[in-house]
Amino acid sequence: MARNGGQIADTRDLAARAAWLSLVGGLTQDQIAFELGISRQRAQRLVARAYAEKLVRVRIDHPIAECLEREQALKAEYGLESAWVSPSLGPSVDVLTGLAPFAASILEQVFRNGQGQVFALGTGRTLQQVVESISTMDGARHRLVSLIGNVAPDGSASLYEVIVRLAEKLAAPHFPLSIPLISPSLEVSGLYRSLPHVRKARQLAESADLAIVGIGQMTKDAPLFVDGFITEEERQDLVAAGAIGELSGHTFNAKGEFVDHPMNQRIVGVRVPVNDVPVLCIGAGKAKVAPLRAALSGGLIHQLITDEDTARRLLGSG
Amino acid sequence: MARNGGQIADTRDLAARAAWLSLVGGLTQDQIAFELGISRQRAQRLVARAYAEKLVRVRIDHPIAECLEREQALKAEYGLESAWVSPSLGPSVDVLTGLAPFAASILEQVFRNGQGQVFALGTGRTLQQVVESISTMDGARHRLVSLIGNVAPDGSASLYEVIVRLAEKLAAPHFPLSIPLISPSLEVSGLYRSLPHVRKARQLAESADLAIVGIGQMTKDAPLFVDGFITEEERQDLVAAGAIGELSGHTFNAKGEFVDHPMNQRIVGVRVPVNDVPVLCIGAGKAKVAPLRAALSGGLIHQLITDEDTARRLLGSG
DNA sequence: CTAAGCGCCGATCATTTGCTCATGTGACGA
DNA sequence: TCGTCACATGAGCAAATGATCGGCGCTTAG
Repeated sequence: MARNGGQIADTRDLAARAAWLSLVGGLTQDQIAFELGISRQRAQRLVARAYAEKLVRVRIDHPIAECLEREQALKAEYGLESAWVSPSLGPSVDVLTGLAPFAASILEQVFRNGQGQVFALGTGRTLQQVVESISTMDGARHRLVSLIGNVAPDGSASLYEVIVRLAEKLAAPHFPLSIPLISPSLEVSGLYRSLPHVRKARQLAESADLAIVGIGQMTKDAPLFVDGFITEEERQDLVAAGAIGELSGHTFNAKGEFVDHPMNQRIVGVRVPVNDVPVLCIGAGKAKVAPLRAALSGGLIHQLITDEDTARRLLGSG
Repeated sequence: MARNGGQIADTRDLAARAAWLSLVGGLTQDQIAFELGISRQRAQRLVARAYAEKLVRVRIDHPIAECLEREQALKAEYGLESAWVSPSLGPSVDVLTGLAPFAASILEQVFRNGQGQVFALGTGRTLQQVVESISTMDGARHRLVSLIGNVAPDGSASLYEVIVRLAEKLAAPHFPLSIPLISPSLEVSGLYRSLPHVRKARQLAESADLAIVGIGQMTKDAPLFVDGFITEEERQDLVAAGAIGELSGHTFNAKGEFVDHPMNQRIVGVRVPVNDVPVLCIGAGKAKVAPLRAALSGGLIHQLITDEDTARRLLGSG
């Protein structure tokens, strides 16, 4: 007999159940189909869906020696507080496929251990993916604050609503900055900064317990340009001024010094590092090597999550 | 080219890496083989080994409605503090296959949250498997104490060294009871109880923050009998006296009252429940239904981890 | 009421995976 | 030195899996 006792309402339930049978029970899809009283194809699709919807969390419970070595080397070479290196997945796969769940589990630890802290968040595709990989958990004792505006020049909210998604996952109070990332002029920038809620958010961010940011390159595929925050001319202008990378929009040169360019004054968000807030940067990939090296050299970041490949390059001709 | 940069020392490292590529990266075994510069078969074996050695932890991140309902029902019907119900895996699979990792993740939570507590532990195949499924984590602030002796009548230590394994995983100080589970006579039992380290362990156990136990049936396949702690005659004698189940060797009847039998006095360990120590019982399977129902009715246990099937039976003709 | 659109379903088939067996290799003891 | 034993390796094959395709029913717009 099929063991399906009564109809199961939700298909997500069914997917979770199929995944449980498959992964924990080690049943074949035929057996799962029989247990649940469905066809094999349906069982297959349910398991696939469980993966797609990230109902299934996998974790490898063994530190790989080579990665540990690179963590030590990174800490030593750049004077980092902490470094985490995930195994690389090879060139055929997007770096974030591996980095995101890896970083997510580290952040989960951070959120779990902290006793009511303030986390200041950047944005970007990397952070977006990382946050997506974080499990829902109780983090209501923490507070989340944006480091940076999220409104694009066209007035739309940015694609990467990192802080909101994370706040959902943690059920934590959050303080987003619904203002432009880059304001049209210095005066407008000052105006924004004088708004009460902006001032409050900035104060909170400036006294956070940890800032969590991605990092951007300034080459042709610069996130700032691709997402429309700056024009190609502006990008070239910044590069001409020495810009090699950016943290939350603030561009810096190869020595890790923020470039002296009006663009950097027009950013409404908080520039890190600020005060004594430690900066945790998540980033990997060939394009991020140069910006990371610069930021590391300049002491702009204090903790790093990256992958093996990137770590190798950072250590290579250092 | 194969991307294997230099020989990787340990095969466990390699296994973890292969599992990472397979699960996180979604690579096929052929691709993994290529990445690591090994044959497809070797890649396959590495992934399999990673599973076998429990390097891979999977978790289903979705509460299944039906299980939640049964948890509520169990709490209501038996006045439990907490109940957790894992999805069943069907009759073809050992119940512990599903129950052990499920219970393990709950216990991990308990150990993670507690701020330096004392946990009193029973033994048995169930707890053994559960502990085996727990990840290594920092639990050095906790203390672990045995509820029960672990020496079999033939003088060998029991197969199920639950407390030692758990202490390894948590790096926690532990107080095992290296004494017989059941002593030959009342006098000897008293003698054992008077030993200083036994007294200390018993005191610790009696003031623990949580007792974690399995449950045994008294039918022909009774763990106590199968593992050689009692003879078949003794078992029958206990059954004749009404025994239907046991917690850490202490037998009780269908009402959940400890039976009045000399055997129960000869046990050197601590009988739970004791003082106000809450008792968390882990058990599932057809054979455990009757003992569980009795223990629940008699208020011997206050928290329960079981599976859907068992929950259904416990609620069925209650 | 009809018909187009959409999504779910099952069948079929190529790919991937895991098992078995035969062979190779290195360690240990006679 | 040789035998043998345990264990790792690779080849081949059967089973399991996942993708594609046509069909069916439901919804919705005309």
